[in-house]
Amino acid sequence: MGYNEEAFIKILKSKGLKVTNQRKAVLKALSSKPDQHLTAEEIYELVRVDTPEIGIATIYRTIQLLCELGLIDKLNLDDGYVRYEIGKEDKNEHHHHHLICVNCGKVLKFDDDLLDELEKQVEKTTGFIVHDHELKMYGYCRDCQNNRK
Amino acid sequence: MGYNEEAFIKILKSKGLKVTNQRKAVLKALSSKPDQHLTAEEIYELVRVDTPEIGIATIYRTIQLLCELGLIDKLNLDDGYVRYEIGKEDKNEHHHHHLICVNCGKVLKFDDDLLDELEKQVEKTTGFIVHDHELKMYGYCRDCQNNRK
DNA sequence: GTTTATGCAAATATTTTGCAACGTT
DNA sequence: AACGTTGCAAAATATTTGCATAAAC
Repeated sequence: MGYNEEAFIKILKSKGLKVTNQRKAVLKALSSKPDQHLTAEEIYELVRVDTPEIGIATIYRTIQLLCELGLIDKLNLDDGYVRYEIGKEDKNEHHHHHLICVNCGKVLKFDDDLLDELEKQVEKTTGFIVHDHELKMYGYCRDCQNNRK
Repeated sequence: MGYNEEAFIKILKSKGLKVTNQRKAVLKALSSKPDQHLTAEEIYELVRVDTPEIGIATIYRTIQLLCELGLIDKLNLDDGYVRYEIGKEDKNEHHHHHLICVNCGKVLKFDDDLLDELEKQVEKTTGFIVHDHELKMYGYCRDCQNNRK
C-alpha cells in the first residue's frame, strides 16, 4: 500500500490531466499520514516541507481533484474544518467509519459489515438506491471514561 | 407536537437564561418547518417575516443555544452550508438519519433500529462508550433513477 | 505551440466578536 | 438596578476565483 506514483500518473494521463510536481506532492503527503484526518491548512504545511513554492489555492484545487478521482475521502467532524484522508486502495473493501471522542477529540476508525443489511432495508422501504454511506459515532474513548463522566 | 412555548420558557428559566422574543421567534420558525433542513440564512429570512428587526448575529447565537439545549439538531450535507432542524420531542425516540439524493439534492429521513446493535458491537470491540450517532446515505431517489443512471 | 495548471492576490461566503444600547428579571 | 441579550459593524476564518506566468504535453 502507500503511495503508488505510477498508478497515479496512469490515472491522470487517462483523464487527459497533467502530471505535475504539486499533484504528486499532495497525494504523497496524504499517503504519508494514512491514519490522520488532515485539514487543507495541515496538508499545506506538510507539502511545503518538500515543495515550499506551492500555494494554498493549489492545495484546494488538488484536494478537490483527488476527491473526484476517488483517491481521497472527505470527512467532516463538525469542528469547523473539512478534513481529508487517503482512501482505500482496494475499492471493494468495506467503508470505514469514525468514532469521535467528544472529550479529547480523538478519532478512531472502524470497519463495518452491518450496514449493508441496513442499506438493503432502506432500498426496499424508500425506493432509494444507496451508493455510499457515512457513519459517525460520538462518545467517550477508553481514556476519557476515567477522566470524565 | 410542534412549538411548545411553555416548555421552552421553562427550560430557559431553569438555566437562568432570559426569555426573549428573538429566541421564541427562532424556535417557532424552526418548529414550523419540521421536515426541512434550514441554513442560518434561511432561518434568518423566515424569522424576519414576523420579527424584522432581528439581526443575523442573533440567529447564529440562538441556533447555537438551541443546539446546546438539545432542541434542534445540526446537519451537515457537505454542500457548504450547516443546516438545522427541529429535534424530536421524545428524547427516547430513535434517532433519524438522512438519505441524500446525489442527483437532485432531496433529503429524506429514515428511522433506524439496527444501529443499536452496531453500537454495542463497537463498544465491545473498541472500549468506546457511544452516546450518539449520525448516519448519512448517499444515492439516487426514486425519481432520479429514471432521469439519470 | 497549444493547453492546462500554478501562484498570487483579491474576492466571496460564512460565522464570530466587541461594544453600546436595550430588554428581562 | 443588575445582568443578560441584542443589533450593528467590523473582524476572523475558510474557500474560491481571475489572471498573467509557467510548466506539461
